[in-house]
Amino acid sequence: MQTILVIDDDDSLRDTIGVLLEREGFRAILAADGRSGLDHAVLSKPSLIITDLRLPDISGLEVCRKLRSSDSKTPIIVLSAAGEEIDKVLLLEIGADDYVVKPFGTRELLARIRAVLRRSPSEPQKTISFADVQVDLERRVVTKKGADIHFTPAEYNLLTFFLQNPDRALSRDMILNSVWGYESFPNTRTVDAHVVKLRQKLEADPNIPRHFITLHKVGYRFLP
Amino acid sequence: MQTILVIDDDDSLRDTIGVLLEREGFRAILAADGRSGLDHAVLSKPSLIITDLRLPDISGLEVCRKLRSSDSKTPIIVLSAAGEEIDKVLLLEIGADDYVVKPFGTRELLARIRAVLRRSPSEPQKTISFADVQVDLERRVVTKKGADIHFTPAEYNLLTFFLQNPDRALSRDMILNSVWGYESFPNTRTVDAHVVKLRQKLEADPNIPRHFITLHKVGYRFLP
DNA sequence: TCAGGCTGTAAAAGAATCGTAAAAACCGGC
DNA sequence: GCCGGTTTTTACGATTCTTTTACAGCCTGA
Repeated sequence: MQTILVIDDDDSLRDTIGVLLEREGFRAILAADGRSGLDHAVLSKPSLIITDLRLPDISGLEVCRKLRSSDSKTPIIVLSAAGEEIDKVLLLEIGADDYVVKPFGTRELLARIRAVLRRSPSEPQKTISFADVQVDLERRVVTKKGADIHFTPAEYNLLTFFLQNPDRALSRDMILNSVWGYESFPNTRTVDAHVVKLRQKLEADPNIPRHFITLHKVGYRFLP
Repeated sequence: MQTILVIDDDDSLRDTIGVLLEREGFRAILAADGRSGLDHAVLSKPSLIITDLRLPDISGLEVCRKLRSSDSKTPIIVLSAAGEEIDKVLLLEIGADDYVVKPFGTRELLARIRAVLRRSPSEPQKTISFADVQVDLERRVVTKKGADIHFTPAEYNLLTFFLQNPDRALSRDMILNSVWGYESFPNTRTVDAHVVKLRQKLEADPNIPRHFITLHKVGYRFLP
């Protein structure tokens, strides 16, 4: 099922679009302002974002720009009020894929949505991300705030294992078996040593880990 | 994959079109002025050239003229600012295939691109290139800075495999299966030996490879 | 609170992989 | 069978990665 994020401060319009989308088989996530919209965009990885141009905090254009700085693919449809000047070049520059002028009919909006989604076929997941970190599985590259960070194979494998098992209590033995395999038998401290590396490379403050959490006497848990 | 060359001195517009094109599955090559645009046109053999009319060094018209004097086929789309006088006859004479007036929307530009490419049926890709290297798939010839370089069959096959899978983590097994086939079983060091050859022949400094990157304990990655 | 085990961490020791040239094996044509 | 060119294997130093170790600090339960 495809997820669509709707950012609009007009409560009734937002809810209406939400209902419409769910009726059409999409999962709708609704946000009333740019900031929470961006948060949802990062967390929920929608297949499409629909945003109003005029938002209470930061403008729709700014939302697009911020999005594009971290993720260049998710298609965006911009909504604009009838009288509003639309700078098409600006829209192009920030990477909007289409725009719809209010008021619009549900059929029109749906048609635009389908057209945009058709153009950017949802590929099998090739990247995983959390916070400001992105892991490109195909290129085997990890970026934080857009900057490449080098990971050794063991670190990389451990990282992807955590990413694929978020929010679960993972014992050291479980981790060793899954990441190192059944054939090798390093002692469990090896896991700790590598978790340290992950924290150093990815945590804002490695002394106060917020993503790679220690479970005393158990193991670790990864929180996105 | 089709390559499109974009020549425009407006950095943000150029980059934006680049991102747009890549999102749509094209390979984008960007140039900020006419001279480097012409260079890229010759080196990279794009399927389409999009050029601004007003460029810092030589005008877009001049770019078209020069292009047409050596190569009569590559379609050209000309961009022009809103106020600019456009001599349509001149454009036609010079051999531009279409023109788009700024500001324009992504849909419009893409539609024009697709229309032009449809009209000039893109032959199956006959050359691939990166940096100062060109590979003529039809003649099975590799040139660097215009000079022929001899490649043995195995080297050539490995090279084209890399070229067709740019920017991906490729394990030695994957490479062996794709390039050598499932029937032969050379040991994986064979791949390394051949990568060395590619580096010696193609890298500016084989000691500091910039295109054929080692992924320790994994394999290699080719960066154009 | 305190002891004893648990974890964080840097640094040393150990292991594996890679780059590379050179040797060996292979192969088709003469 | 010999020859030139090509491919594959081998060997070894250089490099990089992994694991262990050691010690300090932390947590927990008695």
